[in-house]
Amino acid sequence: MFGLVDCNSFFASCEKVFRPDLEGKPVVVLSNNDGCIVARSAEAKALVPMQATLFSIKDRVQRGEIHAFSSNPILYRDMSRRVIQTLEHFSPEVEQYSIDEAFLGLHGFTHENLSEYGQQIRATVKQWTGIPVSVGIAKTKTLAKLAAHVVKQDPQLEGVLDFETVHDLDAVLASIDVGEVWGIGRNLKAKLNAIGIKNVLQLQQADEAWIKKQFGVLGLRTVLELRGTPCFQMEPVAAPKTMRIVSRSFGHLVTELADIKEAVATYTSRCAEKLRMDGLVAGQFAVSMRTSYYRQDNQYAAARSMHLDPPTNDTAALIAIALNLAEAAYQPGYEYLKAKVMATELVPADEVQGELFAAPVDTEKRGRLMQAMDHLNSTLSPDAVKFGAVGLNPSWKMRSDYFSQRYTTHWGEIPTVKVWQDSPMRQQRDTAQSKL
DNA sequence: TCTGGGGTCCTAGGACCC
DNA sequence: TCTGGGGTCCTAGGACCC
Repeated sequence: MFGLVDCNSFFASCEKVFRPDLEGKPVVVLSNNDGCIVARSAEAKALVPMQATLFSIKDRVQRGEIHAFSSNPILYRDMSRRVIQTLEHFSPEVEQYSIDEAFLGLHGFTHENLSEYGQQIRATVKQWTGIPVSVGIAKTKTLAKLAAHVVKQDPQLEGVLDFETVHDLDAVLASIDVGEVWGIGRNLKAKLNAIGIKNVLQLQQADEAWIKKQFGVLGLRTVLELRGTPCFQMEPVAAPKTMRIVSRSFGHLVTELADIKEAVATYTSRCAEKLRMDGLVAGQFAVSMRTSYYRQDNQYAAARSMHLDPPTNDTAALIAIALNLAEAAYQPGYEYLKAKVMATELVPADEVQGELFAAPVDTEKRGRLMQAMDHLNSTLSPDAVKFGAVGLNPSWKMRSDYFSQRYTTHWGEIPTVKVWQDSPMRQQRDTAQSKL
């Protein structure tokens, strides 16, 4: 048996944890650059569609009817880590599937009442982290995901559904749109609809050979999973990354090469940092930039890449390469919206072969420099030490006008609890102190 | 007016091997 | 006149996920 634990409205819930005054109020979290909505609290779901632009709700934000927050990824990652750590108390097999979802291996738990267990999980995560979750339980990962989807639609289920306890599962599956199935995206849904497959039950009962031919092995696996035959196992150990990307839209359109180079150097620094955290080095590095897709005229996009021999994760080396690539890709006369750097052909840093005729660069010394930088930046503040190429006061910086506090991820912004003179909490504290 | 960021997997087709 | 079988590796593109 598999469990799927899915955090409800995850980013919005993270913001709410630290703002109890927003309980019951509509909260949305914006994409990078405050562009559009990427997360909505339950209250906000009734008011605004996903991916609505900030612009389209700005009036209501200003009037205080909707509470908007800029994206705070460091906080969300920290909260995610806390949720996963909590889940590890409930199963020896926990696979973090995304920032807000995890599979739990429930093999050997079959004798227990899994619905009750799910309730226990839900209550504990809520108490320890403040994050509300939904739990789906079933014989396969695909079904567990579907169960969690059903849970979110029906408040009467109180956050947990074990498909094994459903009397008429066919009826439930027949009521779910085929596009909700894990692995069926927009295109496959259209293709399935065109041949009359509209709900999950129809897909589950489709002919195997025909599905294999039409939709390949992934399609076949999905159908088998819907029938209760596991094709996807637990993968508790994360596979090593195969690529690392850093890309951002600019706060406003950029025309100057100098600005683009600052942005590219900044993204490259971040990318190199990620590589070092992963213990990986890149054998290939690419830089790209483009104008807005939404403009009709004056469109431009370009990418340049370079082989790295030997592979590296050294920020200075990568910045030097990235700046050359940026210069090569840049064409004057365009208004650029976005730049991107991409590291690929990643291999473990300790498996790199030395170069026989390499220039006498002291790689060990450089490694220590990077270590020292990473240490300062992780303990002091994310940009305590940086390379000059990233610029001092970037004009292209993305918009982040609704940023909340960094709460659990910055010493200066740790939440505080006020204790009033005659409150029970104050009395408790005084008692505790006198005992001490 | 404004419209995000970061990933993985599979397939098809060409080049090449014995 | 007819001219095999069985592979691997690489790349581009398309699909999916959150």
